[in-house]
Amino acid sequence: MGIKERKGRHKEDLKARILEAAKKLFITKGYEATSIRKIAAEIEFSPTTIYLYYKDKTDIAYALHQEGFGLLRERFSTLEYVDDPFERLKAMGRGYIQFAVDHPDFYELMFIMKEPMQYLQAHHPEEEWPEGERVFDGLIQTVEGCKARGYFGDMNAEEMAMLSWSVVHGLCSLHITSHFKHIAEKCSQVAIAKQDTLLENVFQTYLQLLERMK
Amino acid sequence: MGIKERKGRHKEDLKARILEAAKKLFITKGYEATSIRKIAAEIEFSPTTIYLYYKDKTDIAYALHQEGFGLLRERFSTLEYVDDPFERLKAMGRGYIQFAVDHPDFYELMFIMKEPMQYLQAHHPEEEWPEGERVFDGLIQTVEGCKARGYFGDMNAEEMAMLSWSVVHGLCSLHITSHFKHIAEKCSQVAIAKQDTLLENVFQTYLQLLERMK
DNA sequence: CAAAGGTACTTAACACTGTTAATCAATCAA
DNA sequence: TTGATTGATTAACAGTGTTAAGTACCTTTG
Repeated sequence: MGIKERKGRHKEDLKARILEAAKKLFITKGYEATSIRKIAAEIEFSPTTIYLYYKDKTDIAYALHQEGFGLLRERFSTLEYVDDPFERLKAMGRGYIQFAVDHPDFYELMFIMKEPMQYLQAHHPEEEWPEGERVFDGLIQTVEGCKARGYFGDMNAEEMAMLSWSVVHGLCSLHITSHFKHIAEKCSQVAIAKQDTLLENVFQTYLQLLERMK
Repeated sequence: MGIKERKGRHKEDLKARILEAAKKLFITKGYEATSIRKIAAEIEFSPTTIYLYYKDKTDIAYALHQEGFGLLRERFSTLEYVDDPFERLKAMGRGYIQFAVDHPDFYELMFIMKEPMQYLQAHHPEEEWPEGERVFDGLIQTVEGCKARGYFGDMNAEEMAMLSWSVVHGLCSLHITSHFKHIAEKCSQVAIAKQDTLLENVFQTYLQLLERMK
């Protein structure tokens, strides 16, 4: 049955090419400008062909969302070799923030937009967002490592992990939606540094709180 | 010149009616389903009439965004009578979270979506987001009140305010986009409480960090 | 070999969207 | 009574996601 395999591979091929075209448009022009028709034009197929490989647009959004998590895990992968859990926690936070700054479009798709999660809920209700869980599990383990070394007292590790995620996500989210920009300009006196280092500064403020929990 | 006044009032009247119709659709059906044509149908006018009163759709989005800030300030207004600044800070956080839970659509328009800020940047570059500044100024003052009473040591008040905002916004944002829901189900063992109190619990974890800074 | 069936893809169409140009009717000032 | 201004409308453009129907082509079967 070699033919079936070839066909299957060909099918996968086109599916991959669709995603590649979608990613290209998405990165260069943003999500808004990434329409089904433009993706189809990019690979020189009819728009309706897309629907033979992806259920709807949210399906493509979720696929791109997964691509983004691939990039994020890549950044985090090397951090597994950092022995000191608190150092690792700090590095994870900085890596997360840097990822959001480097790939704002991906970040939006992964953590701000509703589409991908809507797809997940609508078409795979049994699966529990494997991409997110995988990264978050790493965070929990790191927090538990910190606790084992005497940090954070008797605090709940999962809640501590959620708090840390909320801090960096809040920072990245307000940065990307340009909410920070509009209030930073006003109140930036001598104390607050430039826009560039604002995220890092506020994150350090958080780290100072954590360090006093040792 | 009584006629001109009447005309002006009439103009304001229709502008207000458009916004009211937009708000009604927005609250009941969400932002996606709130189209120019549906707003027009609601007030029984032609779709193009909208453009005589609002520049484009982001203009309407910003007007709704302002409405939302009116609601938020309403919640915060009574807190000005709380003398103890740390108690006020805690109450502001809880009020902010409760606002996001009660009015998720408004919250999205105010702090998650890009449209309103885009409108601000495009059509009023000189103004620096007065709604946001007004609320944020209140937060800074509260943090400075805390510092005056010996909290937060020598930490920068503005950065501390930004951190606090990031924490609650991160929580609310991840809650509304249903990111939290998908990871909470998995990891919720005995320790982590129900979905309902998750935001409050993580916020309390943050407060515990703050309290140790006294 | 020819008929039948399935696969991969396309064309045409539906029901929308935001937005603009041109137009019409009514009211105002000269 | 003209003429200009104002307020609202119709028609249209250029796009969107999505579905139903149709067309080639290739494989399998009689």
